Amino acid sequence: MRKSSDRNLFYDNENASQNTIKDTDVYDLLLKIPAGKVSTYGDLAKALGNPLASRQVGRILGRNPNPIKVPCHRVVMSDGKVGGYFYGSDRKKELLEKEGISFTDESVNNFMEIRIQADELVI
DNA sequence: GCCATGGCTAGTA
DNA sequence: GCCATGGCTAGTA
Repeated sequence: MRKSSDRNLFYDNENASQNTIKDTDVYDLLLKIPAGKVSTYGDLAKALGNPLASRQVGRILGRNPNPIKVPCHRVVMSDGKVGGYFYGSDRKKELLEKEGISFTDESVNNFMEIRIQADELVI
């Protein structure tokens, strides 16, 4: 649905905003992030053709189907902060640290180096 | 309305 | 910190 604030968009692609994101697409993409790397909610959204839908991606990960098979913990915020996790962000950090990622405070170290961006995720 | 986000702006140090 | 985004969900009628 188009809103009055849409005039603020940089791009004006009629198709972009009617592309709803499917849970299964998100989970498929997650499998492309190897241990030791991270991606962001926005990158996933962008890779799925809906760059503004980062928040939906978060919600989809939130009602996590299968925390064991699906590496939700490898998705962080666009500024390198940990972001949310069903079992709490401390648990999320632990999992990432186990994969070789370190933090200062709530932020991933060497974010630029280990981040997988949207174009690397596109199928 | 809510939300596991994002990005921009003001304004501090 | 503020506000825009977009789709889902709870819960009313």
